[in-house]
Amino acid sequence: MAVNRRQDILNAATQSFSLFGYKATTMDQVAKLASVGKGTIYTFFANKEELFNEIITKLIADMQQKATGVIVPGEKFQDNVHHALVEMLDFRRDHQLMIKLIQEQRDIGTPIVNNVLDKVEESILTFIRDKIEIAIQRGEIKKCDPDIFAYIILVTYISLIFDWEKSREPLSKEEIAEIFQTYIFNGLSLR
Amino acid sequence: MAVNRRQDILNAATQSFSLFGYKATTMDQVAKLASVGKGTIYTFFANKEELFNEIITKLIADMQQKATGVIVPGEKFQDNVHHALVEMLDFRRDHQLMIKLIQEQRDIGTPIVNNVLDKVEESILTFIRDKIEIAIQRGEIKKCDPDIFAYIILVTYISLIFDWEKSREPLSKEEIAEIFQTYIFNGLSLR
DNA sequence: AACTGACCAAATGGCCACTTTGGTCACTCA
DNA sequence: TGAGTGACCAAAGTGGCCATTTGGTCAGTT
Repeated sequence: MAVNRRQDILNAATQSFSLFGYKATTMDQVAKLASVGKGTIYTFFANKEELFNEIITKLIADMQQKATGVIVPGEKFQDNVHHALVEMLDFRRDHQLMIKLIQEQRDIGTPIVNNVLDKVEESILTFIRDKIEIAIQRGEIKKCDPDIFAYIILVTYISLIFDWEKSREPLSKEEIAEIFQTYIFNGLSLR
Repeated sequence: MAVNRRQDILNAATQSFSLFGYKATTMDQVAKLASVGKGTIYTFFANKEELFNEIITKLIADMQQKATGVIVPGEKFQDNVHHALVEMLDFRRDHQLMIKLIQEQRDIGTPIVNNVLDKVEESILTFIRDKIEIAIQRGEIKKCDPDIFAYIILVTYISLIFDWEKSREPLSKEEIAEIFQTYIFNGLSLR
């Protein structure tokens, strides 16, 4: 033991954040879980927020990787974006830490958690924007403002996946893909 | 005086709700403003919530009327929907009572206020859905699910008008109309 | 030199007396 | 005599106080 204390701390913190959220995780708790004196944490991380940020950076990287993993180079832009978005939103919905943070944002509104979730959204937007830019360059879709288009795509996906079902029958992934094809992509495809 | 006590009460309550919100308006307050004994309110309205509901029903009717007012029978479906939506969202943004209620939902989350704002959203959705159904019947746009399409339109408008500018340059009404034309309606128009 | 945990100021949470509020109803008086 | 009233009530909400907890430090140990 005692070789990778830094990683031990990260693991312990991830576990605790996932289980209790940001606010309800105490540095004592993390220290105990990592079998480390509390002071040791502060030799690796300036404060609780930085420890948290490092974990989130890793989480975003994981998410991006998963999304990249379902991109098939030859396939249609629409299908690739759909798969990547479903992958990222599934991640957001199923990942234990993510779930806790979204709960915490809703119930308490911890500012640091808000920031972090904004960062996650921003990273999804960037991902889609890149795909849009590539698709435009390749002539797969009409020229358009990638920022706005990425924003519209994300907002629509989120509302269809998370908000629609608050008062209606949930939609399957296939239905969502079809809806998207019909309502949005049609207008941008070259024919 | 003393001929239209019911209306006096409604006026007083509207004034107070607009000024202080639902929670911070007391029945004593309303009674005093209406120059009426508190008990009298309860001969016309079962309770505070019903008094509130009656006011909101009126407000929704006003909003619908404004929206209907900008509909020009001969004009294109897209333009009519755009004008009606901008009208309703402007109403939502500028109407004193509406402003207070949205604030209250955000800051306190009074359940009754949440319900009422859901009702407002529902009424906007119904309005758009009707226009879509008519447009389909007339062959102005492709066949599609009016519920889903209305939902997508509303969500996109709201996010472009209210959320987009939280971290970016706000968009003008003309820009929004154009964005909508480009990204969404294009796919549904017959050609 | 790496690590620890007792220690500290500041923030938080629990408790409880006190106030406010929606709603009632015995009474007034036109 | 019935429409109108406002003192009254239970219940919910508020505020202030004090004990506890928490992020962060640092003198001391290994």
